[in-house]
Amino acid sequence: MPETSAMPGDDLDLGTVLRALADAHRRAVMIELAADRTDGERTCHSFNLPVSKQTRTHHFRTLCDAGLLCEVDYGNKKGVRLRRAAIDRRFPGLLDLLAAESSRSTRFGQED
Amino acid sequence: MPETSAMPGDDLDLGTVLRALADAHRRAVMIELAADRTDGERTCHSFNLPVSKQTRTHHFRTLCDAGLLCEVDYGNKKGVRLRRAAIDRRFPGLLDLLAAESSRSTRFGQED
DNA sequence: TCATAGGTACGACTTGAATCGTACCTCGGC
DNA sequence: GCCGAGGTACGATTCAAGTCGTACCTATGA
Repeated sequence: MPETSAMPGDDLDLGTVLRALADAHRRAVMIELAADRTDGERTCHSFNLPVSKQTRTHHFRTLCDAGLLCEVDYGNKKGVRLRRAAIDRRFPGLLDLLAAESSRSTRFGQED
Repeated sequence: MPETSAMPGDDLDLGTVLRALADAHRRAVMIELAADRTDGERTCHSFNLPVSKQTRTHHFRTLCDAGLLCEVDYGNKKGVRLRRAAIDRRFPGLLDLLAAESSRSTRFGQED
């Protein structure tokens, strides 16, 4: 259509993103990344998810497919990084919601 | 804990809300309600969902259980209303995201 | 060169959730 | 009083999604 110059985040689909965030493990990853303003690169292993390696791979795959993370393959390691700018542009406030959950769970000691 | 005076929206849980919004039919209802600033009361039937009556009941039940809607039982009809104030207080920006999707889908002719 | 650890694909199993038919309830309109 | 329509509970079926074991790949460190 008339809008031909794609902007970062245009690839993000609300339904896909919400389905990705509906899972507690993936949401925990996004909450942690949203709360960390340094936006550094991290490995899947560094998130300490209480699931098997294969399940962890599945969840990071889902987050990447939803366009929430970008990834770099190092062979025996994968660097993942939050696509903060793209997400903020497409869904303003979404990462703030997630980040707020981080301080909220440290206050109440839980995240569903 | 120390915070004993509950505020509107305190009952809203992010995980439950995101799971409710992960479904396309429920999301369509919420997008329509978020975009309508009059916040009037509506019946389940008025949303014209392309599913059976029983499935429709299921979806509205899920939205209500997630705390996104409040409802009034009229016997042969149910009035539902968006809990805008509670949602805005607990998840600032969430309803704006949904409302933006309404104008976006009229521009691009689709919502996944 | 070998061991280790991060990561992945595939397939199978389990669980969660969406679907709707059947049967019923309730209220408003006629 | 009857009819029609909105709505619901229950149970069964189907489909989506989460889980992980097996077997493998790859890079790094010793």
